Amino acid sequence: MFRGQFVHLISKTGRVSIPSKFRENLKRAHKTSKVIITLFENCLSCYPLPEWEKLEKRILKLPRFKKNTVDFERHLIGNANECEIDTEGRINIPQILRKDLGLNKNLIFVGLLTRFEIWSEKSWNVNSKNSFKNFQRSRDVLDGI
Amino acid sequence: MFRGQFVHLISKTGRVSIPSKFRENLKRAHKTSKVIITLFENCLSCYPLPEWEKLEKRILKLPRFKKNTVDFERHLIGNANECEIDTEGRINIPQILRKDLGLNKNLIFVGLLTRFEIWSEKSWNVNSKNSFKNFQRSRDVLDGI
DNA sequence: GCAGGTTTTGTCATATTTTGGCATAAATGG
DNA sequence: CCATTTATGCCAAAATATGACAAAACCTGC
Repeated sequence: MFRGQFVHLISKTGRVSIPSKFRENLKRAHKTSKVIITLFENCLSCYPLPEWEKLEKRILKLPRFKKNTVDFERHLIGNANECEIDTEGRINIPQILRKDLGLNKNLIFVGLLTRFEIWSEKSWNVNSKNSFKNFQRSRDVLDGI
Repeated sequence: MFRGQFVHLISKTGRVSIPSKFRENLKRAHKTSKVIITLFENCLSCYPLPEWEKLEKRILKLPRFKKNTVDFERHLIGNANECEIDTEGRINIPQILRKDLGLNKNLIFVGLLTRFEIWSEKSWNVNSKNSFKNFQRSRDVLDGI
């Protein structure tokens, strides 16, 4: 499982190293060194390739001509990039995605069990305040299950 | 069960030893030397790995694209770190958590049955006054069970 | 209060992880 | 087809985490 929060520096050329704990999990639990990164809300959402493929299968079951489906696909699939992790444990984040999110210095990696997210430090700080409020509200959701 | 209160010193590198009574309980009752520590209110909440994994299974059942779920995960999972207890009985507390909570000298370990908490001495002193007041007010919660 | 063991802390050496730099390869655009 | 940009591979420095050992502090039973 992906867990925890890590701050890594992105280079001028767009390379950034994946936290070693995430790499280990990719290898151990997912048997892959490939991740799909795509745009989601204000951050990059990253899936181990096999997990992503499961998601694609589920998406293919959606009604294919519905406006919502198409819009969803344009966003999620249309921004999806396959990245191979290099020998130093780094990936290259495509320029378009970097520009869209303003990724240029400190990036925050956030583990979310089956996937992880990459944020610019700035928008993470803004967003985490809000998500903390939602966390407070949904704490007791779990008591029900 | 984890019980009681212990003061331990954290090193410059972020290592601190787990109270031996807690270690013993981890081994005896949970058969593990791994704990998950995560951010919770103003302290670190620590779970024996098997207990934590039960919680994760419940979280995985939530609708995973829903805003509330994502926010909840960002906070709870996003701050969760797996720590292995070393041969001297110590763990390393990740820098990011140390910084968030200002952990740098005396840490207070507080046993809470199935989990335990780690506080900076300072915020413990502030907080325990408040929670004592709350305790006074809610003593009769127990009368119902 | 003292001797014995256990627990906690400090220090140093080693391994791992992250970052930076540079040279080469590939892609892009005119 | 060439020039310019962008991506990749490789090596090494810096930062960080881990392991091993030993000193200090502490319980505990006598």
